[in-house]
Amino acid sequence: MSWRKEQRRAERGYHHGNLKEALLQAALGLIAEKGAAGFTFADAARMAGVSAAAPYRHFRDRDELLSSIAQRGFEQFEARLTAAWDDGRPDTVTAFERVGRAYLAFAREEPAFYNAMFESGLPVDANPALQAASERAFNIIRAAAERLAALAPPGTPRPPAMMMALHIWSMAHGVASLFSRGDAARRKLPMSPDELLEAEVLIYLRGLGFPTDRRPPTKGAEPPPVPPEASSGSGVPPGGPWGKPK
Amino acid sequence: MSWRKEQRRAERGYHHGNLKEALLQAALGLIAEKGAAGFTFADAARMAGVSAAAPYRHFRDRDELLSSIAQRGFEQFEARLTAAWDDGRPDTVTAFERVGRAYLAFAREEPAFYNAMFESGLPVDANPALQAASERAFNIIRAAAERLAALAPPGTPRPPAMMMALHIWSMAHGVASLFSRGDAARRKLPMSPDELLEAEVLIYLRGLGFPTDRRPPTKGAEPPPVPPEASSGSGVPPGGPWGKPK
DNA sequence: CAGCTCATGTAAAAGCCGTTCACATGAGCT
DNA sequence: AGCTCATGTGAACGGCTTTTACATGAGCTG
Repeated sequence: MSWRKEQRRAERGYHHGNLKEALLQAALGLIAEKGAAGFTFADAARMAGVSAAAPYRHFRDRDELLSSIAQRGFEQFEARLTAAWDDGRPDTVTAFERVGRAYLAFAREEPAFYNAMFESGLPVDANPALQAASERAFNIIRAAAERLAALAPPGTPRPPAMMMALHIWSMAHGVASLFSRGDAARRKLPMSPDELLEAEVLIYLRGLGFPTDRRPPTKGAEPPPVPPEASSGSGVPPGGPWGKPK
Repeated sequence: MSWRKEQRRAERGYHHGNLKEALLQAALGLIAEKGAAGFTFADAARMAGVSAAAPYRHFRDRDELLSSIAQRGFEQFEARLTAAWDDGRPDTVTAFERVGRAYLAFAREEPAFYNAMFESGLPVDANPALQAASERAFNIIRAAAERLAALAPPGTPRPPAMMMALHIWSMAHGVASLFSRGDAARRKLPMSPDELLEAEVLIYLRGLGFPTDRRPPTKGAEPPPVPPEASSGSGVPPGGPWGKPK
């Protein structure tokens, strides 16, 4: 029976009208299901109700579709990181940790995007637009690290913000790809990926000399470059970032 | 002209004699070249000089070949981590950092194995043997973390070794997959991946209260559980793990 | 050494995919 | 109404994976 195709044709006519978008959506679903490796150009076409050759009117080849998805992913990623950072409100450390959680949340909630962006093996630096989008996303982390570095307790050497940003990125990416996605998430862990990353970042920040004990956000705007949080002593908080064993 | 095939046939006879191994080697080369995604069963067969159907006498399907490579990779990985750890000699922190460098070195020098193990998207927990091999490798890091945790400076709470191990693993994997492999390595960084990871781990350890200033290994055996290195005060070392800006 | 057996290899074929090409359709403009 | 061009179709090519029936010859058995 091929009345299905006829039916669809009847519904939408010879021309689809919005095929490019439909293909992107279909691909997104397929990648979420079976990974970027298992995703098939022909499948996406089928899902959109067009012939296997139709997609070539909108994408040079399969890789270009993948790149488009990665690009879109980086844009949404940047948006979410920006929102999480919220320009460092209510205080830099709190906002910074929120960015970390946003990173994991994105990896968890948008597996298709994350896959296309970081796990599909497509050469990011081959596509200038893609590379630029990727850089814009990273720049959020970088800017946050910059602000954080400026808070370094007086007396200690100021850590290079770029290095901090790379460190944080590697932690977030490491946790996300090892523990927070697909079947890797089924590994039996003593804590959730979110908690794991939060503890990791807190310990790291403490290693840089930042005070990292929890406290309610201070009233009013944080006066840069030396907010009140930098004056709470640099001692090791009791209990540690990983909480107490229950 | 198909005398090539005839020639090979003449050289080795109808039966290859060591096809399984030849296929594994061929696949290893192909994966190193084009990644696990681009690797082709048929190509490996061609490279070994046999027909496309021959590999099915030794592997159920393409995935099983990949699994075999991943398995072998985990074994070599474990061996290298074990050698690097060297049972904590000459002192725990030094040995620990050596493990970190060994992790990166493996990712860099054995891209095919690393790819099959961590980036091929094959479900590690679907194959019990593979999962066991993976766990054995991780256990090296875990054991090292255990020893390190036991060195926690008195007075501070002892960090859970499992958590430390997961943290270190995520850092190493994050740095390796973001900065140390393929075209990602072409990203312009302020420092090498090795230096980046070393600084990251040192800062992290300092955040746990470990003294991390460089010093020549102490003469003689390290007396557990409180070696001399734990008695050098817990102050922040001047200069920091990232060295001075040149 | 003859003969048998079975692991190992081959050729052919089916079914899927990516990609290209000549051709069809119809939306929008003149 | 007629033209044009973006968009979609069907057919075809080559490559890949996997299966099946058949071929080969290494090694055992007597």
